[in-house]
Amino acid sequence: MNDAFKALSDPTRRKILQLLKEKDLSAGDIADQFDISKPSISHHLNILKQARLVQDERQGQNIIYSINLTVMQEAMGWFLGMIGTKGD
Amino acid sequence: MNDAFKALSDPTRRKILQLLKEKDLSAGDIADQFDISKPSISHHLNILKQARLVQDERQGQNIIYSINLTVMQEAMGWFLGMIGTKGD
DNA sequence: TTAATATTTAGCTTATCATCTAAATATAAG
DNA sequence: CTTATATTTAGATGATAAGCTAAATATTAA
Repeated sequence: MNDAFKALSDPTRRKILQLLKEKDLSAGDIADQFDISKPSISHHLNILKQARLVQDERQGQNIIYSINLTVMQEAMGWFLGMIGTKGD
Repeated sequence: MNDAFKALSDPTRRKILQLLKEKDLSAGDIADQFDISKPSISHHLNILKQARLVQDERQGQNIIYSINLTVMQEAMGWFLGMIGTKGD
């Protein structure tokens, strides 16, 4: 949970998640969307993976990343608990 | 929005928000809940304040902090947009 | 005005993090 | 088996951030 919040604190990683929300993408296709080196994007993807916000699967030469909404829902649960009637 | 996500990435700050969800507290009362120096807590409070996740108001010698749920709801909106049907 | 209490500001240190280049690994194709 | 493509790993660097102590500010009370 803490890993998820930390992962979400970076704008590049949030944008990656938004891209993956639309459709699964290879690491290279993701990197193409940013003015950041591929190794740096790979690093971001690894952080997202450790937080279990994304999953990856090799398909031939490519590694395809997809979003994992389960952890996202857990994080949203935190917000829901927070927004519940004040003082509960 | 980015400030909010960054502020939420620290577990101490998330715990502060949970305390303030229960009731408004002075800076000192908040600091008493942690094994962290008062100046450090003050620093965390300032980050929460800049992200507009909390508000403060002086009451005599004390400064009372309260939670601002508006920004929290905005952050939750981000999650909702994320969790909507994949590919929309 | 002086002393006590509450909180913040300043300055420093250490750790974490985002980024880069270069090199390594893995798969596919000639 | 050699080359090309895709991605990651390694190692380094500069920036950001969390923590501390000491000092400053603000309010209250004597």
